[in-house]
Amino acid sequence: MAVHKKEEFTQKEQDLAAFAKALAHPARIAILKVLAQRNECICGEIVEILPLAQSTVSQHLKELKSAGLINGSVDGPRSCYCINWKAFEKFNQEFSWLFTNLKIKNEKSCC
Amino acid sequence: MAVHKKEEFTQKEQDLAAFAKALAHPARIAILKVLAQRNECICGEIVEILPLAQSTVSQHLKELKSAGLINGSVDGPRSCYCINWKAFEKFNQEFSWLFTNLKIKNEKSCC
DNA sequence: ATCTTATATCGCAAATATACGATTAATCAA
DNA sequence: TTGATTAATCGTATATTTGCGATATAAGAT
Repeated sequence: MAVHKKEEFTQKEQDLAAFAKALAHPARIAILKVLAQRNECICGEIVEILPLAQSTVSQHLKELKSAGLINGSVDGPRSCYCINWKAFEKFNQEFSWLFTNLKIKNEKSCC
Repeated sequence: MAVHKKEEFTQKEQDLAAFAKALAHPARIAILKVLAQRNECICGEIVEILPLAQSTVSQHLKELKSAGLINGSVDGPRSCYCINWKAFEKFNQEFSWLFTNLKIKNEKSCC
C-alpha cells in the first residue's frame, strides 16, 4: 500500500495481529505440529514432510522465529528449532482474553 | 507466488490459517472490538473510529464477513454488521485445541 | 423527481507474501 | 584439504493485501 497505517492502532491490537499473521498459513501451522510431535528438534524432516522446497520452509521458519513462536539454535551443520512455549502461552491467553472480552460485552448478535 | 500450495495441507490446517488470516490485521481486530462494544450494529461509526478511509473499512468488513466472523444485513441505506458468535466460538475452540494439542506432546523446549 | 446519506464496488498503486532455484556458509567426515 | 551435508540467504517471478479516490447503488427525505 502507499502508506502503512498499522502503527495507528493500539499495541495490543498490533501484537495480536502479528501473532495471528504468523499462524495465517497452513504451512506454518503444519510446522508447529511437526515441531511439537518430536522430542528432538529435527529440522530437516520438516522439509521432507511438507510439500514445499527447502528454501520456502526455511522462510516460514524464519517468520515463525521472528514472531517469537519458535526458538532456533545452530547445532553443527544443522539447525534446531523448538516451540517457544512461553510466548505461545502468552498469545494463547491474549486470544482467550480477546474472545472473552468480546463476548462479555454482547452475548447475542442482532443480525 | 508462481504456484499456490495451500491446498496440499489438511483441511483443518487450512481452516485455522484462514481464520488467523482474518485476524491478521489490527484494523480487523479493532473492528471486532467496536462491533462487540455496541448493542446495535452501527456501521458508520467504525469509519469514524478507525484511521482509515471508508472504502478501506468496507473492504476489511468484507474480509471478516467472507471469513464468517461477522454477519451483515442491509437495513435501508445503511448496513448492519454483527459478530457471528457461533463461528467465533468454533474457531476459539479450534485454537484452544491446537494449543493444547501442541503442548500435550512436548511440554518443554530443547533449545 | 431530485438531493442527501450510507455503503459497496471499481480501478489503480504500492507493499508484502509466497514460492522456487541457485548460491553461500558452516560444519563434519575422509 | 577436499567433499558431502545441511540450512540460510539471494534473486526473481508472481500473487495477494492494503489503501485510497472515484464512482455506483440504494434508500430516505424534500
